[in-house]
Amino acid sequence: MPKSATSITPQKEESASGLGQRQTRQRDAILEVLRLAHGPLAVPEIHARALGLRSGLGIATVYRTLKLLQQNGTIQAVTLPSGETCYQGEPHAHHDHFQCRKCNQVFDLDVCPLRLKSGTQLPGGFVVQDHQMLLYGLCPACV
Amino acid sequence: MPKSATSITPQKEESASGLGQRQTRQRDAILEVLRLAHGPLAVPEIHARALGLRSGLGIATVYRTLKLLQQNGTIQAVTLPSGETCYQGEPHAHHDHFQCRKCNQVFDLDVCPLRLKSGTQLPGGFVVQDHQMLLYGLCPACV
DNA sequence: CTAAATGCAAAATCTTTGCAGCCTC
DNA sequence: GAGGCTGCAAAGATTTTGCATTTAG
Repeated sequence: MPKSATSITPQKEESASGLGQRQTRQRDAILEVLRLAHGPLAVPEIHARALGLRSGLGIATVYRTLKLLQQNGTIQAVTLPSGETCYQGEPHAHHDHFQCRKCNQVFDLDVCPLRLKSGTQLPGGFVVQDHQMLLYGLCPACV
Repeated sequence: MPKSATSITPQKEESASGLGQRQTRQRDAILEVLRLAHGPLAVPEIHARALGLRSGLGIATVYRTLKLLQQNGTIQAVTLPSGETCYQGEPHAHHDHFQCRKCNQVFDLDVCPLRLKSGTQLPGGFVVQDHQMLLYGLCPACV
């Protein structure tokens, strides 16, 4: 799925939004969609929502912008076990996720159920730097 | 990415290998590859290795077999954050994974660093059933 | 023998890229 | 204005499917 490492052209140091280059309506729209979401969104979902803010927006632009924003560190990518890649704005440091088995929505968890600091060594000699976790169950609305 | 729910045709109760239908050389090859691996393998890797045991094996057969085996419960699928789907044999109950940042190999962890039993409620009202975790760091060989 | 499984190649997805014109800065 | 950004459509990559043939049981 990954194909090549794209080289971004960093210019100097960046705007408030964290965007690397120019501020355009389509980028604003995509960023706005992510800001309004309360959890990670898949690409088609982002495109659909952003179309409401900026009609005519092409899917290629969505992909290009998401990749750019991700490399900027402005947004985060999360891959679900289904293989679907989702994106979310405002990376508040470390982030675990929770997917509801009933409504399938993905939520951010404020608390990390795992207490493991960087450098910890596991039995077997594995040295842990960080982790990504996806919990499954029922969200408050579906319980 | 998921397209449709395929209907499997369970016959009665199955053979030792856990395979649903017929035992063929290509299925044996794929199963053997997974048995010999010491961690999850991606599809192209599985195909490449299985070709050594059964030349001429088509990629379509690999996909079909992996899907079948997964639905059978004979093997497990793991999705890496890159979006790549990997498969592994012998699902020993619960399984967390560790990916080395240096050699990129994925390992199974015998111990689950997270102690969380099913039914636990997180702050926020999320009821946890289970989880999937991927740890990052350095494997014993790369430390 | 009979039906499941395979291989090949075409089809379907999803994502990336080339390019001419548009729009920020 | 100049160069980055966009939309469109074509190109890539990955996974699935149709079908004639092979093969397990």
